Amino acid sequence: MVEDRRLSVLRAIVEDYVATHEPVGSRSLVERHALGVSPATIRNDMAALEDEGLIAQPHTSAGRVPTDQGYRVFVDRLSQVKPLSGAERRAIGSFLDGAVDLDDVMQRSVRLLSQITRQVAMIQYPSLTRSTVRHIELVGLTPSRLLLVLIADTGRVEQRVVDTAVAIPDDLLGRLRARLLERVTGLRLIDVPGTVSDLADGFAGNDRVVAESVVATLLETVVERHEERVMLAGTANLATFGEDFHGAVRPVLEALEEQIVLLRLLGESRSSDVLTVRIGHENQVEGMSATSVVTVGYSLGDEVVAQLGVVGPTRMDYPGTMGSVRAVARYVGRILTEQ
Amino acid sequence: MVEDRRLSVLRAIVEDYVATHEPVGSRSLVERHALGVSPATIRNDMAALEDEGLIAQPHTSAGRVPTDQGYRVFVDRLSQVKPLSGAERRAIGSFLDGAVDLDDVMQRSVRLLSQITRQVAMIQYPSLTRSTVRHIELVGLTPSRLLLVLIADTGRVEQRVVDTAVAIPDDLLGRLRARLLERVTGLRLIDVPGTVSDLADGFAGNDRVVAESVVATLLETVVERHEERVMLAGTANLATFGEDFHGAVRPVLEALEEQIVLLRLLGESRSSDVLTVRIGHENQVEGMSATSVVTVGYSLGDEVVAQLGVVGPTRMDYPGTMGSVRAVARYVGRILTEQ
DNA sequence: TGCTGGCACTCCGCGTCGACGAGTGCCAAG
DNA sequence: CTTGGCACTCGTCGACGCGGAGTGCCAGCA
Repeated sequence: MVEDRRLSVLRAIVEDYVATHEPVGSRSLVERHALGVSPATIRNDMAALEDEGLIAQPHTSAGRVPTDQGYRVFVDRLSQVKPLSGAERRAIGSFLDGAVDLDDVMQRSVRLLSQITRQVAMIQYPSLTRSTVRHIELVGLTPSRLLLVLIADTGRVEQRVVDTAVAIPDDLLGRLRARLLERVTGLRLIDVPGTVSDLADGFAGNDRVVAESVVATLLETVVERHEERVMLAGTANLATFGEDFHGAVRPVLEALEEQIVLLRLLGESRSSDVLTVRIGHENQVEGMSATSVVTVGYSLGDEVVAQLGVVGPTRMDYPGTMGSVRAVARYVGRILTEQ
Repeated sequence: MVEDRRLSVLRAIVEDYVATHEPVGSRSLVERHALGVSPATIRNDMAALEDEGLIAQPHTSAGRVPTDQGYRVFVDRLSQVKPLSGAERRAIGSFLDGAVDLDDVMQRSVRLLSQITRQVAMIQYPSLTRSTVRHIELVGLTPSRLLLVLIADTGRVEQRVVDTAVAIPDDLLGRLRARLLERVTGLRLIDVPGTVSDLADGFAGNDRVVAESVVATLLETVVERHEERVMLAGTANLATFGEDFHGAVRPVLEALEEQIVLLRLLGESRSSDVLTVRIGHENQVEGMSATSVVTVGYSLGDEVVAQLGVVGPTRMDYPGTMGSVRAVARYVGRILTEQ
């Protein structure tokens, strides 16, 4: 009973603080929320919440501010994901329709997400390892160099230059392509290494040298490049909530320029389509201790192929952000699946 | 003679202001530079420079600050492009070597440029229209959809999904590809439209429908996508010199998220490899009146294929920046040409 | 004609001071 | 367990004053 009210107080503090960006005091709390008790009572509750580490005072005789832990409790127990309005839904649909290729889908989605959340949005390209090979193409460039193009069923296209040490016979490319296609078409990329590693065995002499180079590059493409690509949008929004983290926009911008960091932000909960919220220090990235990250997987068919999400200040509208992220993920999944 | 000294004073003001970020007064000027005259004389010169609109005072009884026009004169008449140090040269070389494909070259270059200039760097992908067709590939996706892949000699790869209204006969793709290749291989992209527009005439019935779709998409790819892609790096540096434009980082970040704006910043002086400096209001982009842009074309062989450059505060080290931009452009050209 | 030193003036930046207000913690009473 | 009252703490804000940097102007000098 008393316990319940305390949590209501915490919820009220989070909501007010998110709305006003100012430490919230006991008086204004009872004014804005129908708590049915006096400020003095609230003060007692606040003292208890502070003992539990859920809220804190910036300085004596200031109002209270939620801590990372406070937000955690809020997200886990006190809030519900806020569904989008009809208008927002329609906006998503019309914005995402008409994308011409995968790049376009990714770009539109991430822009859209940054616009509706007014935060920094990020989207990971569909994982290569989880998709299947649709086609492989070999194109001669110079006598001893060729281009390997790999097309996945997600629409993703990867290309790599192969530098063979020897001259490439005219008819070899066709034969090699045919052999490759025969073996890997329709195969999941994750299974490609085991299948093609001995492919060069079928060739001899110079042919074999070339085949080995091609196979090696193919393996590199599949393995190394892995889940590499992430697209960002809305970094301008950082400037807006820049005041929140005492003007320390720089480390955040720096972190966001590192693909590896982005992948860490997105990636930990890979392969699950559960909405994940990482608050403040919970994401172990230097310089981002004042930011929260909301991510969710999106699916092609019924398999999760990658993640998307947003980065914002810990002081963000969690229910709304979670709703937007989830909604966009569903739309992206639908569009990819249809395509 | 007197005129000469005035310009020296302007140069000194620009140099000091760039170094200190503070309005510079007559006294400190004579202390830091061997001008051979007294502060009072400098004051007269400063008054004259102010009348000419080359410098200004933030408020009465403050030092002077260069105006956009002042920087203009400095760049045009008072400064020399500063060559890089040996160490910097070597850094460029080792940083850019080992790039595996065009994306990689672009990314490494733009990162490098942002690091050595400590500003925001941008690089435009080699223009499609200026390059030639190396290969075209058609890959069936579903019965009525196919993927068109276009590979240019710059290493650039463009792909587009083609949705034909009708089922695609099995053997058609091969025939179509052969016909396309026969006509356009080695052709400059700018000449492709005139050459393939009647290609569908050679087909009949459903084949013709498919061929028309493919040709239409090819033309779109060549024409519409034009010079579309620009890559950015170093936006984190915006935060550092954010204080310069009174904390108005946001409009700059916003502008930089728009490809169209980037192309305008890079593009005006297209096709020339002359180093271009646009100062403050000279670049007609909203929100970027406190920034300067330094750009130069880079070449594949002996033809300029695209531009690269940096965006920074008007108060930047022009000679150094110009040197870095030019040096990176040369290296990029060399690498692309070798490849 | 141009350079120089001197001088009065302006104005920003900074530190101090005091009033004000918001908010707290504690206590005694209901 | 709740409540009103009360003393206390601090941060914010405007006023004030001072010092310093810089200017413009003027008269004298080469």
